[in-house]
Amino acid sequence: MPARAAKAEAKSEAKSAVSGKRKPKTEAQDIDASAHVGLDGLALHVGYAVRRFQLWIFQDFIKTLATVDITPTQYSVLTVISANPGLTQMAVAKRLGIERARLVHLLNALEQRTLVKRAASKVDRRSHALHLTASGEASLRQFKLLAAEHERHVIEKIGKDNRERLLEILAPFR
Amino acid sequence: MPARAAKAEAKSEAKSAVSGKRKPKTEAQDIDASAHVGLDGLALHVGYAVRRFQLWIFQDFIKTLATVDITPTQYSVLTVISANPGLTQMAVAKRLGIERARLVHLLNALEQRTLVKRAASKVDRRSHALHLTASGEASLRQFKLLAAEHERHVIEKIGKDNRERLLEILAPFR
DNA sequence: GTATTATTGTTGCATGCAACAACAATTGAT
DNA sequence: ATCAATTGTTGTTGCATGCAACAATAATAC
Repeated sequence: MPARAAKAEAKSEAKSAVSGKRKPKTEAQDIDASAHVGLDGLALHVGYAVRRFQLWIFQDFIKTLATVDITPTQYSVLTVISANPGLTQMAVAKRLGIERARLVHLLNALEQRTLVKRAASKVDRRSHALHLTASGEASLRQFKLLAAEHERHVIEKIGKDNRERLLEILAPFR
Repeated sequence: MPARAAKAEAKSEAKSAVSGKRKPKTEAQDIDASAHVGLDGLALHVGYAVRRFQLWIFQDFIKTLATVDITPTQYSVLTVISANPGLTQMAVAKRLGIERARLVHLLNALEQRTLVKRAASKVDRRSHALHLTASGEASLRQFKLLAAEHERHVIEKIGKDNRERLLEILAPFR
């Protein structure tokens, strides 16, 4: 609970880059949140823009699918299993770039909700063949409707053609 | 290299979305990692592509700036402070979309490395006016060189004009 | 066939980040 | 003077990642 020391002292008079007017009432010399804060070189970094965009898009996805309690990662796992029944855990992990260990927990949760079933593989007794249950398939159909709604939010935000350009540009990373 | 048992059999022929041929040699029925695994609807979701891209770009950034031990988040904080000396913690947090609490740890680390200094604000004794130290400014100049190198990696990966289109499309999120 | 090596799924741990709530100090308004 | 709002701090929790180990099983070498 130390707040700060009060050794206030005439510092070197912050020569802030942002210009002129701050808050009208207080002639503050520190830059507060309502002031215009420049990004400098940051604005030229793809990584920064992508991070902000990804944050926004994940939040919207989670919000849009909140009623069914499905995260983007869970959705990707369900989709891939449904499209490729009998998939191995390793195969899912590699395809989606998820760690084996992490996938274990994800599948545990999905299996408890009886969306996914781990079946004994006929060809390799080490591995599990993954399938969606009947209710899993049914649920996924509903999830996809909501995911499509989320995708419409994306269109509203960046525009139809920008979205398509984005998909093209990022295709190598899928 | 997995390669697995060879008890070929025309089983129920998993009617996977991916068509016909699996591995040439083994007619396995589970789908292993070397098989072609379809993404189904996932390929049409911007969020998925963005997540994969963001993963790649952050890894490259971290690797490229490994010698100076600076993460993307730290870099963004340093850049913004340098461009707007005297910024408040709240202002930085809001501008970069970082939580106040999270920023505390970030600044602690940066202050211990004597890159950043928390000075007492003259106008509001609750807040800190943030500045880079002299060595902080010098270090940042070096970081920017490395960050530019990282950005060249991005260009190599997606192409010069794609990168520029990306920056345009994602501009609203900066 | 037996011994060795590799892979799969699992568990545990250590780290780091993000979201939340609680709190003290301070400020501005009434 | 009082009171609500703001700022920075702390602590907690949950989640994701990475790493290292392990048992069971499979592939390969001998």
